Amino acid sequence: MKLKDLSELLNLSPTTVSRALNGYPEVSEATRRRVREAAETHGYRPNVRARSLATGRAMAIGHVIPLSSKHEMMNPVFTDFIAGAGEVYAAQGYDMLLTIVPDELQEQTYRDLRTNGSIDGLLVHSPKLAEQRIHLLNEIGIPYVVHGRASDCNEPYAWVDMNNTHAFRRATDLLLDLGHRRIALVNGLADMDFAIRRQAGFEEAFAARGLDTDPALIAGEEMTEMFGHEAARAFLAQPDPPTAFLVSSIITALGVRRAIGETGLRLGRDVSIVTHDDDLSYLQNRGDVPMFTATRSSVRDAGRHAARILIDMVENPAAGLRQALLEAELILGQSTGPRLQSAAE
Amino acid sequence: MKLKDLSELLNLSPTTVSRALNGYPEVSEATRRRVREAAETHGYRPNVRARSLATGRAMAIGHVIPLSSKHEMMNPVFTDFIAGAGEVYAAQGYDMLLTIVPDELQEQTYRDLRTNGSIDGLLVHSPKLAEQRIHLLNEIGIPYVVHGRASDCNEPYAWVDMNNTHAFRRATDLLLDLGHRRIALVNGLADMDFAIRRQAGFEEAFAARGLDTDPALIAGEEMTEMFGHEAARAFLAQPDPPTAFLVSSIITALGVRRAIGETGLRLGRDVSIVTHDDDLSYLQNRGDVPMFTATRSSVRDAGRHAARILIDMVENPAAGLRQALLEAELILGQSTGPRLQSAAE
DNA sequence: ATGAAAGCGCTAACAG
DNA sequence: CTGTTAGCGCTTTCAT
Repeated sequence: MKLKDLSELLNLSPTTVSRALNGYPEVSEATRRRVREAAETHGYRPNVRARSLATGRAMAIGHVIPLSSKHEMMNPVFTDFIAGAGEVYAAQGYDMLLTIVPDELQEQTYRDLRTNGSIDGLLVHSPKLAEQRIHLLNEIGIPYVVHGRASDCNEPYAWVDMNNTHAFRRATDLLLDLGHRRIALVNGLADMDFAIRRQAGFEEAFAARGLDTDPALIAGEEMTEMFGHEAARAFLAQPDPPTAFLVSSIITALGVRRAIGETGLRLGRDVSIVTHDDDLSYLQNRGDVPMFTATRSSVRDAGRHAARILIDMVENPAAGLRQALLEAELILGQSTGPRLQSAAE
Repeated sequence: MKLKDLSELLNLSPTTVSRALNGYPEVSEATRRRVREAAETHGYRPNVRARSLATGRAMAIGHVIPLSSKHEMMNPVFTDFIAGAGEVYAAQGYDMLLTIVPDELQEQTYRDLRTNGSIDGLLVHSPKLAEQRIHLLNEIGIPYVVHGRASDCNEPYAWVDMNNTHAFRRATDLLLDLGHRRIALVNGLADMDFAIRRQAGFEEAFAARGLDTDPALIAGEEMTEMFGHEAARAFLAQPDPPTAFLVSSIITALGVRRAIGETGLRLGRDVSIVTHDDDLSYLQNRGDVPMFTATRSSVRDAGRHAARILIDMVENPAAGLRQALLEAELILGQSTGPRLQSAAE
């Protein structure tokens, strides 16, 4: 069932049917209803490809996942973020195009997606500290939102991120308040932006009390269980082992817990863990002027927000960056709860 | 840069350029080379939408994720599977369309994707035991592959799955061999196909030794950390607590470990855990006759295989189901290693 | 071996 | 308010 069929069925021109279905005002309400009903009963679905060829809009948003290393993707945050975004896309009639790209093909991929005509906008995941992609995307001139940030970048860009620094500042404060002094930081890869911010928060907390962090208690790697295990084992084998762990990912935390178990130490008594993962606030930004904050929203919410911002940018290209940046208050203490109890002991 | 521009640049007709670029034999090698070079230097990319409108093929595969519950998506397996599939799609020139659908919109979504013209094939995730989707898809007549299985279904369908039953049979045997008798099973949701198969394997192992499983030591829920924590706490509080846990997911295992820690028990000494997740063999099936086995392949491999099978089905509709089913030998002992060490202790 | 022309299904001027 | 006429960028007969 295509537009033409439907129009013949109704003794109308394809144009009128199209207009009726797409809510153009110049159609009489009577015909509109007639058309709508016919479309409904015959299960007419417009062909997206044809439509986007005609309109020049793809009605699709691309999500690009860089595949530098195998385990990156296991990041549970990524998948919830996508779920939230997907929800919004579905509601707004957009498709979600997922592209997995090895690092070396990044540039080509972005360019292609654009000239291809397969997407209207882009969501960029896993930014590194030194992020070349932002410059590239600005040059290409395609609307995009970054999930995370690229601190080194001085060009303006839209992002949605959690307050990593603040979160880890608070988490570290928590452990310091509990009397811990030997705190190990089990972090993500050192060139990832979020990892750098988290470490900054960690160090900030120490510095604020005139204390020093011990570089021998800081590790950063791809956040696998294995890494958590090895890092924790190594830390615990040191002459002056940590009494607490601050861990960047739930997956890594699993390894840390295993290591603690193997040592015969009792979790929550001999040693504490604070796991950070998705239970932190997300912030939104489109530039410099306050737009809104989303405290206590989940990663999924962040995905929703990012999608909405992006669609807005796509549909109102004139507006450009709406210029908004605001750091949310982070309430770590109101975190998922159970995850923190072992530390609160 | 579009086809017409390129053709004018070369003093050729769009037709010839198209043929040259798409490898049609009737083009002279000389012009083909000339065209290829020009396309290369001018960075010409064919417009996918226009092409698929002309050819009737979408050059896209849809992945549909049912969103019955919030945490489902956190399944790390899903994301690695998608990464593998995405790799193959990219190599074969296919786009990957991700759709997140609430349960109640499933049917409509599948139908739409088809009549829409936005996809050529479908990958179905998270099958339940009683899976209505398979019947629907067979009726619609769109090529698809199921990630997982639907045991209740007696219609033929293509799937890629791990040998859940066998895996848990082996894992349980391992714990029984170590002398454990009070083994708790912390499983996924009871209506998920994989969870049912895993429990079957678990019970099989007990039955083979003339032992009974204790229903009071079996729990099945959405695989969150919280659930693992609560289930394990409850089990450990029983008069005759388990000495070992068999856990269906790495996330859930995190909660189980936390519970064990809180109890003051020492992991690997007082109590053991076997975590099952992605380190199991995957099988492929397209019907009834052996095709191949992939022992020890990762989830990512499974994604790759599924994608290849699907593309094959899409591109050779005549072939239909290639009729292949074979249970792979599962070698749990060769598993990722570290994850099993705490149990082997 | 190359080109002209028609058309994929839809939307968007431009009439009326 | 409705219809006519052109495309959108590509592929594909059918000629030559």
